[in-house]
Amino acid sequence: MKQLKIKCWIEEDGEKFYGPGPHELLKQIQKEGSLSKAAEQMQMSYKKAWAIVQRLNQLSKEALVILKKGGQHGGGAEVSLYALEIMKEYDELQLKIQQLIEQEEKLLKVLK
Amino acid sequence: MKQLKIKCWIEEDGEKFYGPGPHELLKQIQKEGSLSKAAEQMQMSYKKAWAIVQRLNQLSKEALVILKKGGQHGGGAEVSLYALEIMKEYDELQLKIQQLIEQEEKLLKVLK
DNA sequence: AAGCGTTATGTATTTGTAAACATATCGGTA
DNA sequence: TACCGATATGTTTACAAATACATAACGCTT
Repeated sequence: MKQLKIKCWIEEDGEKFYGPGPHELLKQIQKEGSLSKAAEQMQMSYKKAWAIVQRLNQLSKEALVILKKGGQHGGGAEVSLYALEIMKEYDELQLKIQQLIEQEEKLLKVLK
Repeated sequence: MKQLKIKCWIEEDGEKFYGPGPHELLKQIQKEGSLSKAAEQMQMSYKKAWAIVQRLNQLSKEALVILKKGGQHGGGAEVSLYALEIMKEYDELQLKIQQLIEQEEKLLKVLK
């Protein structure tokens, strides 16, 4: 199956900041309420997921993920209201991109 | 500097076929008339460049790069007329994408 | 036939990334 | 205070991808 794909992301000084990976991770955190479970869902090591969250929080104006350790259930993770706004913006941009590439099928003719 | 980036590429069964890398390689081949020189320009190993050309030629309906070995100047490489068409299509798509993301600056506000 | 510059191709080495493993830390509950 | 489940973090291991190196093949020119 041949297809035209597009992805978009935000960069800060050439370093990737927010893209498909972090976006999906935030969605999983929102769903699971736990960073380790979110990582597991994405078949990603906890360490990598944790590093992504650190970068997201450090580079954005407000924290995107609130991490809590200890307590009744050992701790947990949740996305901030600010993160929800960004996720919405990103979803909307992706929709626009999707609409753009659906009109663009000429390039696919190159393949057998 | 913070910026929103988008890239697009063609996939065949999940395997990347034509994207920014191959596109730039074709441009360099057109300019240099040599695969080794094109690879050198891109600071890419000859072997990798050669592999990209193989995949491009094998998966497309017509050859995109014509390779010649031996002869007066030892051989050379040139892009086919068919390749020129594809390069033009790709450039036009990239232009459309560029126009799309220029209207979309809200997401960048997330960064410090 | 010898030389040249390029393509063609195999092997070895390096590099960078991701995962795996091992612990430490925290703060509720019982 | 002992336990639990999650976050926090360092070290080691495994794997994949890119590069580096070496050499063959080719065909035109002289």
